[in-house]
Amino acid sequence: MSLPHAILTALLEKPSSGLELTRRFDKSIGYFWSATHQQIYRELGRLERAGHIRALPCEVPTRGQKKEYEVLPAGRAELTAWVSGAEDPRPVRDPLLLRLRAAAMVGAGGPEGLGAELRRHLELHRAQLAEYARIEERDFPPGRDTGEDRLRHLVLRGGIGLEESWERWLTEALAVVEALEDGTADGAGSGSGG
Amino acid sequence: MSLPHAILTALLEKPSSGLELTRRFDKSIGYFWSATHQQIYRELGRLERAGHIRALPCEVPTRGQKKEYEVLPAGRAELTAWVSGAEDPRPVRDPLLLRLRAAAMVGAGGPEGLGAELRRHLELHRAQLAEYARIEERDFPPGRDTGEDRLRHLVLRGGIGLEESWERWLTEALAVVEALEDGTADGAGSGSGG
DNA sequence: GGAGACATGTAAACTGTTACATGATTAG
DNA sequence: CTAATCATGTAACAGTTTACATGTCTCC
Repeated sequence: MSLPHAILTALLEKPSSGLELTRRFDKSIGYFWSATHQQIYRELGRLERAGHIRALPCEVPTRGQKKEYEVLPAGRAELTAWVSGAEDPRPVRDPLLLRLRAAAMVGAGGPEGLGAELRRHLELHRAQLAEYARIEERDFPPGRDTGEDRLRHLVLRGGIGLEESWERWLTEALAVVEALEDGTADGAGSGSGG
Repeated sequence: MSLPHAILTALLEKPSSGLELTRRFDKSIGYFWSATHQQIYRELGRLERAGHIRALPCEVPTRGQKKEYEVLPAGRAELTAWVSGAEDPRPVRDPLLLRLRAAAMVGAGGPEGLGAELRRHLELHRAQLAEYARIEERDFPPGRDTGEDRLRHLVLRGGIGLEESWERWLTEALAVVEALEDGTADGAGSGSGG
């Protein structure tokens, strides 16, 4: 149940309308907890009914009209409680690792598609890493971290660590898969030329 | 849509009943795609209706009776297609990173609970890492990887890489958070003694 | 006043989680 | 024959995703 807390955090950082939140969930806080606009609107409704946030007063009817939300004391209390509590890490659930394991069963060295897919993922993770580097340079220049900045920087460092881990692993994986595709490990000997 | 493919892979590795699959999803393949027994039974039903797997013949009525499944050619074809296709990596969605970001908003240096929670997570990730090391030593002794073994080893290396990344980051995070709790960055000055 | 972007919202399908129900087998 | 365990399954709900519907504002 992290989405409502992600929204409370985002609204504390800056009161926003639903669409503004959606935009911010496409970057920034969304790098660590993604959400679509439908999830966000539904959750805004729940949070408002629960008395955790309120829409800034506005007389006109609501449809198609911009609606700004801010966090109420109850919402801040809820967020504080969540931060102080305990919550186990989620088990890993990664489709790419799973697909590699499937590839081991249905024909290891076979399709060059696998190598291409790994290269594609490597590019994507490198792009994300570049984005993080840009943000780190912009928001956390050396020697200026203070208080809560230090925590936000830490969060970013976490994202960077994960992306670097993928970059290392994909590089290693590409080497292995290319060796398999090239050498045709099981001796089936499809031509290496084409 | 990875769960059916995870099940197909597991059944190719070894035909199993629902409960046996459930056990295997608590380790092994489940380290990369976890699932509960209800998800598994539901998905087994769907896969059977789709003609991707079949229950080994057995005359007695089904309730409470062990039921072994095996993959049919259509199922293997489906799995091969999935392996060959493209699928973007999932965006990161991590509650701990999110909570740290929330902590930056609702009171950074405050509760010592945060440090304790980070230590707890560090322990959990170290335990998982130890488990992976055990498996690597048992299943992939140096110099014996061949063909599909090399791919399965790669999957394990991926899990190890991620856990190591968490271990590094949590160590760094603990240092920062303990400095904040100790120095009480915002000057609120709760006693450092306890 | 029509096109397109902005903004909020509803509906349905799918996935994941928790609780419980039922039948079979085995040990005492 | 009772209790415990193994095994399969149903039901209900919460969370996620995708597609679509509706209303407003701006520019031409």
